[in-house]
Amino acid sequence: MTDTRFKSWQSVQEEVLARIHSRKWKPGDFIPNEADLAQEFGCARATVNRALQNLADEGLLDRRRKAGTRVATHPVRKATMYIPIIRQEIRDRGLEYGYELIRSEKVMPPREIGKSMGSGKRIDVLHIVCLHTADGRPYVLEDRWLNPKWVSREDFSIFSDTSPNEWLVTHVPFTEGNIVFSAISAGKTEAELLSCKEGDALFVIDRTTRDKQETITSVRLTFFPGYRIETTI
Amino acid sequence: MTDTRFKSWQSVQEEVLARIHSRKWKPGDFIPNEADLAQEFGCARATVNRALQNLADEGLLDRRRKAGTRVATHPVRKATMYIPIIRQEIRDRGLEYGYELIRSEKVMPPREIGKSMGSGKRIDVLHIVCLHTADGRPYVLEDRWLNPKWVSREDFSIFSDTSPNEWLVTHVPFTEGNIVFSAISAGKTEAELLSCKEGDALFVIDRTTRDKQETITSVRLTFFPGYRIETTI
DNA sequence: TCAAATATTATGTATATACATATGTAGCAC
DNA sequence: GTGCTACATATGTATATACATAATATTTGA
Repeated sequence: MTDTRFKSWQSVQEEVLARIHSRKWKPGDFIPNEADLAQEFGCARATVNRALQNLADEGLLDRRRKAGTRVATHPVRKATMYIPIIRQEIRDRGLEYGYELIRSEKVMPPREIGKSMGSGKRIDVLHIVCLHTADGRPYVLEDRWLNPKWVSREDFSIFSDTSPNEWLVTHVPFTEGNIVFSAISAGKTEAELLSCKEGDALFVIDRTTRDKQETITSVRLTFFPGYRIETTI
Repeated sequence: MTDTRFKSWQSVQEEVLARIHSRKWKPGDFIPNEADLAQEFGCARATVNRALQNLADEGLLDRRRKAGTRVATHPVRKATMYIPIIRQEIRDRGLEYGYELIRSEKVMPPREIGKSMGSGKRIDVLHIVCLHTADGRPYVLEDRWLNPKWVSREDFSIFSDTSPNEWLVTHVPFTEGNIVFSAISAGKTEAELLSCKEGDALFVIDRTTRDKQETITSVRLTFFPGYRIETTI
């Protein structure tokens, strides 16, 4: 088999994938080691390494030093979701993007949000509620809390015509954060702002951005009924 | 700065991240090219390349040949979600996993599902409805359609005590697929099976697994009210 | 002036080599 | 058999070198 030549790590990856799909290598099976594969494919071990490491990253292979490489038994564990940049997502659908500021205030936040923003004690926090529309119809409701340490009062005023998200990405450093997907039932407020019925099921993304434990911003995006987020694996 | 030595691609990556966080390199900025960074860090270009490529994979850098590397303006575009392996997820929460087969039949599927399974014409398809429970309480409702080309009648019978998912991952090859997250309002059936109220908002994962255009299996997972799926970025 | 051809350049990748690191296995002592 | 140690081995990574590729920049030619 040494005659079959694989010149790139991509082609090696394809061949490995093909063998998994054809069940020549079944879930749970050990596959040959890198050195052997390199010889079989007629390429350097580094090339095989790149291919296998990439497949392992994607969750299709399990690799351990000394033990070897095996086909993952639960291959569909990871899914990379592309969190929408709202303006762009709406434009991509061929609709006209609109932005509407609904509320902008500096108030005492809910306990859990305040806790991670002040240095222990609760302080007033910038609060923005705005609506993104597609062809004039409500698309997503953005409810955001901003740590005043990161956003000054004068900056705050610009949100009358700029989405806080767009401003943030270019003005605030980022470190870690987390994202939560869930479903909620539309309350009175959501129903009114999103022009839907009370009790409608709404898809929600909660995102928190932190810089060393301290929350920079916390946002809830509540989408119109029927919204779905998709990915291909 | 050549004296500061970075021995591993991870340490290079950390340093690059630090510079992004500290806003030394701001979103949209070009960063020095690999060769220069390699010299500054006192390592090989390949090492820098590995670090930068990894950051680009994660969406923090934008790279283009000849043009160079710049800090991404919209860093939080990707989120890798770990699709739960139900049995495991329940166990991880310290609860006891339970499985209950609710329905198992061979019937004409809904139009869109049937279309991608038969070779053009609509055929009978295996249909399974089952419930996964945590400490006896409904956790997720699994509604699955299986292409009979991949699952024979005798295999079918095993689902009385084995989740189709567990069986599938070790017996069926996989190629591509897609995953959709959405929210639905509990209908009469869901309310009954998940022991919740009609109209409750439920988080839903729809997953389709294909082998070259042809659908192998299509599943809808409907979770108990309040379920959330989280990831850290 | 503008478009086509060409040069330049940053990233992308392949290679051989060397060594690091984790970890399974075997051998040993008790 | 149990537990410790030493060893073997597969993956992980760093390096220098070389060339590929894509895309910008520059020069050339009409």
